[in-house]
Amino acid sequence: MTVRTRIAPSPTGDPHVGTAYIALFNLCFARQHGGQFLLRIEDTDQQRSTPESEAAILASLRWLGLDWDEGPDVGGPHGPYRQSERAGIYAGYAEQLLVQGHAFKCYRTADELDVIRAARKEAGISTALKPSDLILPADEIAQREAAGAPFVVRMMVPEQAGPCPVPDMLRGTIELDWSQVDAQILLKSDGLPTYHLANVVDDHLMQISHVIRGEEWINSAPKHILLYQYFGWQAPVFCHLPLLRNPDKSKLSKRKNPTSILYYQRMGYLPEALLNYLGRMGWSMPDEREKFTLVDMQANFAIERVSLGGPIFDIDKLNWLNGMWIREDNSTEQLAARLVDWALNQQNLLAVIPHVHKRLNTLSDFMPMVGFLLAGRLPLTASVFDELKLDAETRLKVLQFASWRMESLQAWDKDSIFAALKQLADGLGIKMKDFVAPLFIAISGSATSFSVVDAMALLGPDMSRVRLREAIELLGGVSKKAAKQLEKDYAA
RNA sequence: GUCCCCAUCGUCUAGAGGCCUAGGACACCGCCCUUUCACGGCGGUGACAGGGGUUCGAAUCCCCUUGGGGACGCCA
Repeated sequence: MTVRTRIAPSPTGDPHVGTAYIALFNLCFARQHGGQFLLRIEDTDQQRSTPESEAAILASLRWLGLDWDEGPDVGGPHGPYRQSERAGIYAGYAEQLLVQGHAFKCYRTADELDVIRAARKEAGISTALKPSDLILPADEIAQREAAGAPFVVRMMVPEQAGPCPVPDMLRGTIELDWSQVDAQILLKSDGLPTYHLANVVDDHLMQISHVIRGEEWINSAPKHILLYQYFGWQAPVFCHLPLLRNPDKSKLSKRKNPTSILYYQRMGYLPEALLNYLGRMGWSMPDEREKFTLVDMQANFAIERVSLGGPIFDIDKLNWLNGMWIREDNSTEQLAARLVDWALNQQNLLAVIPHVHKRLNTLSDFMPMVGFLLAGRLPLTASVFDELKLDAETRLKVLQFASWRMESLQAWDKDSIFAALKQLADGLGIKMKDFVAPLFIAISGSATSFSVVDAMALLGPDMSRVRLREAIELLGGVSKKAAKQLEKDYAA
């Protein structure tokens, strides 16, 4: 048996706890059956994937203790878990489907697609685009081809409604209907494969026998099964795990919650505790014990013990569990070592000292000056903000805008953050100095600190966002109605 | 809108027709320990979404309703 976890890098390189969650269950399942656990990085979207972001994710999984096996090298230049620069492989498989009539080139423009979808929606039927909706008359195709128009390769799918059974290890057989399945794009106009093609081809080449993934994939399972049929390959056994949720029950997202493993690392959670907690999400030990190691979990793992309700990621319980691990599994010496390693290691000090070096008169100035970088939640009071030049309304606006902008920032480094904030300040017609003043307090807890941009870069995206959000809450928050108006202004 | 998945305390869960007067954990509350706080110990509040079936018997099986979530991209 062989399983894998596919990993989608985030633009900022922040590894998602949901990825670790899925990886954990894959690993336990594989180990329990004496099988292999492999990784595969998604890098078919060049916006999101860089060597740095990929390295960050692998480092996080290693930090958690989720070690993977080296699978068969399926032809990539970067080793068995990479698929970079391998567009040619997928293009070859797409060509094969094209030749066999299982796929077709589609020259439709985005506007045309919108029109067809709108019409289907109007008719009250599924918006799934079918080959018959998309295939142009032969002369039109020839014309567009001659004009060098961009095209994509789409898979053929049944036009008629009819059941498509999807066997699932946990849910029995799920009955989807072909009427819901669209002529999925396999190869984008840039020649790179979509997830669907890459996924099926990779899994086949890596000899994956069981696919354990999030339930968000259930609806596209028919496409994957159909691709296996087209290629004449044996489809793997599927298992769809419930999704981790925000406290409001929606799918766990960085807009509402810190989702980065790096954040939990920075907050001072121990890897064994975080992993333990993830193992309690939708799963329980046969003897119901709360605290267990990865080895314990592997030894007692049974996929049938996964419960299907989407679990809410609850910080309170994680805090308790982490405390248990700190108290029960660390001697004074061990804890001392961990603390030094976590906070006062050479790398951290070298990153921080340049910002405070010239401000220090005594060494004892150091800790108070940089303490906010190590703190989790800041002991802020609303009155600190009253010293500011900006009025209360504008302060909130600045914080909210900055918060939104930081959510969508593609790269998390000093220059990118500065440029984004400068743009906002200019847009609002506020002097940069006044604009960043509330941010100073939100991020560092004080109006006098070293550069807030540097501080944010050091804190990382999730921690920075949490601080901004907490400051907004502290200042009374933004009502739904006010948010709407602000959102309008923000867009402008 | 179309389709799919799911449903036990506020939260994570145990529960495979009688062992359920529904068990444990977090959180919360109270008491004890303690120079404070925390830890620890003891106790308490608190749930089978609703309605129909099936059965001698339903948290458990079936159906409907409701609720929640997900998918419907040249994202993954």
